[in-house]
Amino acid sequence: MAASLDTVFSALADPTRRAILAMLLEDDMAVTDVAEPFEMSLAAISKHLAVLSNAGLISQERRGRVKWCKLEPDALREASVWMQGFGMMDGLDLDAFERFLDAELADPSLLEEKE
Amino acid sequence: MAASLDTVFSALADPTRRAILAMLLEDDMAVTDVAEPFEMSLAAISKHLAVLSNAGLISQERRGRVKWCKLEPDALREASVWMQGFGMMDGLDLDAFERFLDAELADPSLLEEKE
DNA sequence: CGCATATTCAACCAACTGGTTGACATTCCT
DNA sequence: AGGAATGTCAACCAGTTGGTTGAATATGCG
Repeated sequence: MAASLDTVFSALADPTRRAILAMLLEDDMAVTDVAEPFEMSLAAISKHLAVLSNAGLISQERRGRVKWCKLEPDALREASVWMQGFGMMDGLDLDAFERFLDAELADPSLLEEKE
Repeated sequence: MAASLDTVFSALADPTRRAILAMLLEDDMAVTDVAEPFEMSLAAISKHLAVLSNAGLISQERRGRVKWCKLEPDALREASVWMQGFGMMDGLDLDAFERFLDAELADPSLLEEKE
């Protein structure tokens, strides 16, 4: 898991993958369960998970038939630090973070995210 | 500039574009001067700048012959907040989040000096 | 005016992405 | 053993990306 800034940012640049990460924030999940809310094939989700895993953003552990997916938030650290360098967090943006948390926890199905 | 998470993260997922942003951290620059350190055509840099502009990460203002590029760090805000949501969800510890941010900001590696 | 400078546009290309489908390998359950 | 469930693999496809080159468009200068 080299997890360069390239791979991390590009993994994050897809709404399906960000939704998957948000789901894994709640709990570890099996691949099939991850795929369930999405209207695409299991193979497509499997590829998305491979991208996330390659970026180090999740880990996968096979147990019997089932492959469990676990969020690895540490992989966001380097990217986060890079972004902090631009100075926009000077005011400690706790308000925005709190709003984010409320929205995230109240509505875990932010799957309907659209542009 | 709509600047969705998609466009912001995908704009950041390229080392040339991240390098351009870092350069603009120092000062506003003309397109030709942005292109100078890179070993690729001016047209390629022009495209990269269009991507950054479309993501809202820079603004461009034409003055005479010269188009000036200016960093717009606010565009990173939404993405940064999104990322902050990971890693400190256990117990929703806002104090921990604050300490985390302090630590990030104190990290010398991101203070190459600004402005 | 005529030329250099600054930047974009258009066409093209190879490589990558995100999706599909069908076949395949494992593992669990009777 | 047989069958369903869990995932991945391979081939394929359309669309996007990141780069090139050469022409085009302004703009400034003498």
